[in-house]
Amino acid sequence: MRSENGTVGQRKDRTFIETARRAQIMAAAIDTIAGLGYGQASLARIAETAGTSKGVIIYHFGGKDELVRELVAELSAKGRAYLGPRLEAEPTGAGMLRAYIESNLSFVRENRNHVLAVVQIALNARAADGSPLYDFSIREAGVAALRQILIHFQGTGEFRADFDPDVMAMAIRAALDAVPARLARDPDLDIGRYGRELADLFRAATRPGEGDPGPASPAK
Amino acid sequence: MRSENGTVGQRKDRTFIETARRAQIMAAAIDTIAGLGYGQASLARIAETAGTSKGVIIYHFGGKDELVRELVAELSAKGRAYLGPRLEAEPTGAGMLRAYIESNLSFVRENRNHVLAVVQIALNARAADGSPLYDFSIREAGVAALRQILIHFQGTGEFRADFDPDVMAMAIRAALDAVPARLARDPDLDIGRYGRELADLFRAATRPGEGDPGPASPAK
Amino acid sequence: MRSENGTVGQRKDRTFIETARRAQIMAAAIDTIAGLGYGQASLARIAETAGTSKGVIIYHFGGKDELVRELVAELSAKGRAYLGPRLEAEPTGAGMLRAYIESNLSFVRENRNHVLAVVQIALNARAADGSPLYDFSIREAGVAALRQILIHFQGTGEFRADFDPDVMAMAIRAALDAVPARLARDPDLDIGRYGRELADLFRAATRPGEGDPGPASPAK
Amino acid sequence: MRSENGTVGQRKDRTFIETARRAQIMAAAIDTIAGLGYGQASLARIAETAGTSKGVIIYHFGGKDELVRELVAELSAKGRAYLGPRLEAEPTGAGMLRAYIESNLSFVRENRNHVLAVVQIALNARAADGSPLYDFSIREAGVAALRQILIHFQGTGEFRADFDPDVMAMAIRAALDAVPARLARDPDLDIGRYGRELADLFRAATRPGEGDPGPASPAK
DNA sequence: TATGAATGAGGGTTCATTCAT
DNA sequence: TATGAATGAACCCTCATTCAT
Repeated sequence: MRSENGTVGQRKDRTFIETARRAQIMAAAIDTIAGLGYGQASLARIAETAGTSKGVIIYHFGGKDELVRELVAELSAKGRAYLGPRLEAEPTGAGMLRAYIESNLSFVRENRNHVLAVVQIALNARAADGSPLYDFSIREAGVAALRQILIHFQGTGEFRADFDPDVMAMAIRAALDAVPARLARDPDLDIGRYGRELADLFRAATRPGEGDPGPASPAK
Repeated sequence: MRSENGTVGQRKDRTFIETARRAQIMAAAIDTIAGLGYGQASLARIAETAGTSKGVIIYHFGGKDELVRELVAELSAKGRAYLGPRLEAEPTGAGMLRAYIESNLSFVRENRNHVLAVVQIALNARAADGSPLYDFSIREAGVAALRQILIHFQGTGEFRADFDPDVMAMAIRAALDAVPARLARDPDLDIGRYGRELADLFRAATRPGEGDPGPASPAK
Repeated sequence: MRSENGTVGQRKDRTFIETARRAQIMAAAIDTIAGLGYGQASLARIAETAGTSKGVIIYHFGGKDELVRELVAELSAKGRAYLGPRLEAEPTGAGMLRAYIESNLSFVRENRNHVLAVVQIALNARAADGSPLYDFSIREAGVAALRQILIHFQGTGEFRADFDPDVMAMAIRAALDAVPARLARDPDLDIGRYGRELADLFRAATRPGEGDPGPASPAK
Repeated sequence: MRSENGTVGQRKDRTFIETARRAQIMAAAIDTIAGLGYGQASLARIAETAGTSKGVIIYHFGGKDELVRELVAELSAKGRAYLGPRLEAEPTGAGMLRAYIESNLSFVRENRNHVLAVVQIALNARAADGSPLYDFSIREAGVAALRQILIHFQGTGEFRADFDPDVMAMAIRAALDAVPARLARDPDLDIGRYGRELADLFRAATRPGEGDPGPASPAK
């Protein structure tokens, strides 16, 4: 009776009780992975956190891989739903950039463990042959959207034209992605302030300036 | 006879053959961890890559933990030896920032797998209770040095005074740390250019500017 | 689902099949330890005796330590249940002493392998640091009870007052504890007769006598 | 170049240095086995205590079994040399019994760790098929001599005739054998006093008495 | 719908011993 | 005479999964 699609919406015919069970297990999985790391998050430990047995998890999800996939898919959907409107509301490039950064961080704040868990998964989950399972798909989506924004407003002249949108997008994403880990070991981090600082930082980095970005690097 | 200190210098009297074996095993471990991820890098697989058996690894290192510790310590030492002189050679803040970024990246290029492996280790190695083993120590050192530089040149006025050196240091580190993973899935990445772009980016972000960093974020 | 208490009573709700499996495994463990000694009694060998696999044992007991603990606890409980009533039924000191000795031995006869196994465990099971695990707890209980009896009837005058109850208790315990090993290599030993002889022996040793217990030992 | 006889005397052509090495290793083995138990006393740990490597031990003794055999043989020889004269000096049965007990215990006091180690060995060392290696040989010798004494003086009438010399010998041996373990966990035990008490005890048990050894045991 | 029971591969580690030097 | 290097079996244990109920 496993789920046969990776989406999150309760497609298919799910009993009320089944939906509840799945949510309970996913919550336990999130907490376990976020707290102990992907490598330590065995089905047994997740089951223990959930107050059930391994069998139940496999019954509901068909296997560990499927459970993990749902965790990722759900967060991804939540993220899109959260970020989309906030971006579309912004008319200017600067506003959009700031919205992107700050919304991402407030999303992290509001979904701390889930984000932590998915980061763990993205970094560690591997196919049998050792190739990463999620690394691409997840992040690439975010980076691509971001790059589009950058390119667009480089075109309008609102951003300086002489930065590589690829590199800039990557730097922004990297700064955002580093936050969950930081948050994990410093739970009192003021994310609001942090986001504002980061937005300022990248605003300064993208604003059309007086030209020379500093000393040229020596030819390598 | 296992090593009893985490340092890298060839303390103790090591046989020629032992030194060779250790190097061979460490190389195999680096390739295995970099290629398959920390979770998949069992002693058996490392031994297979090295063309030996688990027993030999344990004989020379005393255990997996020690092998991993040595991997980390060696890279850390190599990194300090590489970066130190390159930073000290720079008199200006802008030069130092650029040197920091570009040296880091060329170090990554020259030690790709080793860096990848240690990143894997830092992200995944956990104590029995689930707490990270290396996360702090490794990165913190780099971030702290960077922050000192930023603070210093904020004081001299070469950098703008209105950014948080903590956040800036974190953003720079994050951008650098993201490179190994990117390099892993795109081996042809032009790191020289990438470094120059990144240095430009953060030069722009730190240069004293005309003030307003853009639209204020709405009060949250 | 492993047991979480060291007690013997069938706390927790155990399935019928689980109870049976546990009994089967414990029986196999008893025979293996009694036959081969604690050091040779690996999980693999116990499993082989039981006709299962190591995994099953770990599933039911959670680990070797727990299995061993259970073996000890069960025998201890059986022993108390066996000895208690037999002692309380005796009004006189001499009767109690005889009952103690003979009951102990008939208990040994009826639980030969189990006793042998627990003796092996008590002598050999060590914590990681080399300190004994059970030596104290098990034997001390028996010795303490015995000493109380001796002291009591020294008070009533039924036993001679000039022996050290500590030493006497230890000697009696030692004589009893030596029997299982003897029984192991001479299965036809007549334990009934043996017990009667031993009881006579210690009756003679405790009976108020004509005074001088023989030549004094030369001053050391 | 291993030793080819189980005796202790430095038969064969042993270099001075070899003799010294052997003694050093045996001392380390004694301390290790006495301290940690036979099961925990691996060659590695013994070598560590001795300040050498496993290879040296195997070189000098040919293997662990041989080392253990020497430990046993040496103690056995020392014991015979110690006890023999002390027994022969005694003309009376009572004196001999007392000498046997007290000499045994003072021997234990003077060779505490060695005795402890050999007890460990006797209880644990097993052949490949699980059968004990030393249990018989060691103890039997002592018990047999003791039984001879008992029988002899039953004949002369100095001991009561109505005890089973087998059982009595076993009880005495058991009381003596229990001392090392007791000594291990209570190093301040006053062995002199203990021996005198024990000798008194068994003197009382062997002295011709007024007949009835107490209440007869109920027919089983 | 859920659980308890079992499985088998693989994990890291310890061990006594062999071998070349 | 001694050691360092290596080996391979055995150790206890964890894991995701299957199966019968």
